[in-house]
This record gives sequence, C-alpha cells and structure tokens, in this order.
Amino acid sequence: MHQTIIDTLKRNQLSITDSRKKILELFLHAKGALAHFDIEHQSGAEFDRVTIYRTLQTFVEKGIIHTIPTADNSIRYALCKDDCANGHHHDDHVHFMCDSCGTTYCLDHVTVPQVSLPNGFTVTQTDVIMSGKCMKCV
Amino acid sequence: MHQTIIDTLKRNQLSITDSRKKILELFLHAKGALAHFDIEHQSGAEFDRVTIYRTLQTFVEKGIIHTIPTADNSIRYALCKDDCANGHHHDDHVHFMCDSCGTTYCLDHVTVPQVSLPNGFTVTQTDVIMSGKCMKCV
DNA sequence: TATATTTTGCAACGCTGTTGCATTGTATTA
DNA sequence: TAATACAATGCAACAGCGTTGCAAAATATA
Repeated sequence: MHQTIIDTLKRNQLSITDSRKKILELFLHAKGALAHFDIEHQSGAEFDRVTIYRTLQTFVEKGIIHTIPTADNSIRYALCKDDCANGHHHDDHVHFMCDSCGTTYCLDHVTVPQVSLPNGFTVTQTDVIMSGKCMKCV
Repeated sequence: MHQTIIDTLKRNQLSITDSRKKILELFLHAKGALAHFDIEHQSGAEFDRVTIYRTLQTFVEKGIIHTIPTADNSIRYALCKDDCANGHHHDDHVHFMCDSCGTTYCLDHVTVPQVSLPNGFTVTQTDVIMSGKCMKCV
C-alpha cells in the first residue's frame, strides 16, 4: 500500500513529501469523496491549510483526483481510476450524495446517459449529481 | 410586467418591499441564472448584501426560484416555471453553463434521463449540469 | 391613524480559498 | 556523501461568500 503511494507520486513526477503521502493515503482509505475540511481534520492538523489546498490542486492537475460539484457549495475530491490521467473529462460516471450521512460516492459503473441539446450548444462535460439515501442510511 | 411582480409576491404571501420587487424583476429580465454577485451589482448597490441573501432564501423557500449547483462552486439561482411551487424537486430539466460567457441556462425542454442506481440507493433529486459552448459563443 | 409584525441595515463573525515571501525539505550532480 | 539547484512548506495577510443578532425602519392589519 505504502509502495503504491510512492509509485503514484513518482509516476506523476511529483516529489515525495509528507503531506502528499498522507493526503494520498487518506484518499486511498476513504470510502467516498473528501472535502478540504475532511482532509484538514483527518490529517490531524499536521499540515497547513495552504499546503492542503496546494496539494489538492496539484493532484487535480496530474489527474490523480477529480473534483465533484455539489449542491452544498463545497468542492469535493475523489480518486480517479488508474488510467484516467490526461485529457480525460470524467464524463463517465455519476456522483451520489447522501442526504443523511453526507457521504459522496463515485458510482463508477453507472454511465452518464446521452442528453441531446438544442442546436448550437456544444458539450464538453456532463456532471450528474444525484442525492437521496445511500445503502447504509435507508 | 410590474403587476406580475406584485402578483407573484402576493400569491406567495410575501409582503411587498423594494428589494423583493427589484430582485424579482432582475430574474424576470435575466436570460440565464443569476448568482448573488450578479444581483448585488445589477441592483446598483441599492440593497445590503444581507438583504439579498435573505431575499434569495425566501424566494427559494417559496419555490419562486431554485438553486443550480455549478462546477465553479458558486450558487446560482433561476426562476421556476409558474407551477413548480411546493414539493417540486426540479428533477425535470438540465442546466447548461457556457465556458466562454459564463451564462447559465435552464434547458426546460430537455428532460433528465433516468439513471438506474445500485441496490439500496434511493434518489430524491437528480441534477444534470453540462458545460461547453452555448449557441452565442460557438 | 395607531399597533403589531416583518423586513432591513449594520456590525461582527466564521469558513473557504488565494497570494507573496522567507524558510525548509527534496532531488540532482559530482 | 556533500554541495548545489530546485520545489514544497508554513506563515501572514487578504478577499469573497454566507450567516447571525440586534436595533431601526418599513409594511401590513384593524
């Protein structure tokens, strides 16, 4: 597991630092998506807020994680699948946010249906955000 | 037009105030969705920020406007269609945000496709947010 | 018009996210 | 391994969004 983390960082030409290792580890153990808030608390106040923001930015740029728009106006991040690095728009899965426990899931195996738009509109990205109760909170 | 505004407020049992009239008017003239920022500027610094926030909240509660989650983490609001007041989850249309001009459209006539979820998940709301170029920016 | 009720504006606050800069840590080369 | 170049971190400060409490002003009611 620990080797996976270092490999991932190296593969993306990132230098190995404590914060990057720790934050990547949090994502690997997380069941759903994480917000900055979650990381700040789960990392035990070990790193500066700014470092966390910058690490998240770096991970997004490298395609290690991706952002999820949410209705509650807070950016959430989730791990990308292995081979989704460059040029990938993440058009391919649905996000689900539980109203009860707040957990955000990436439903990787549910594909986003095609939506036909009026003439003149060109689509580069489609996000589907569903909310309701997850399997644990029914 | 002015009468429409007052009617709408009365129909929703809201007292007629300057800010409510002005903000509702802005929505009626707006082509797309509005963010708090837009309203604050378009109303010409006439009202306090707090008043705008509270007015928007009130309008959302009454079902006059609805919120749109966006990828850039800023809440946007758009007018609801006439009869979409209570209990309506706004499952029925797609939102489109133009990467060039930033305009957010409610595509009322494009219906949200059904997405089947894994067992145990219950859906109460589905938001589809598409981005790309709108008809004016192609 | 007088009274009760809402709404507004102000001040203050907390949270999110960003930037600049000095310091520290990591990678690289000999 | 040590010296150097480079990148990441922490700190301080800042801007923006959104909320709350309370007194003043506006609206509705009778």
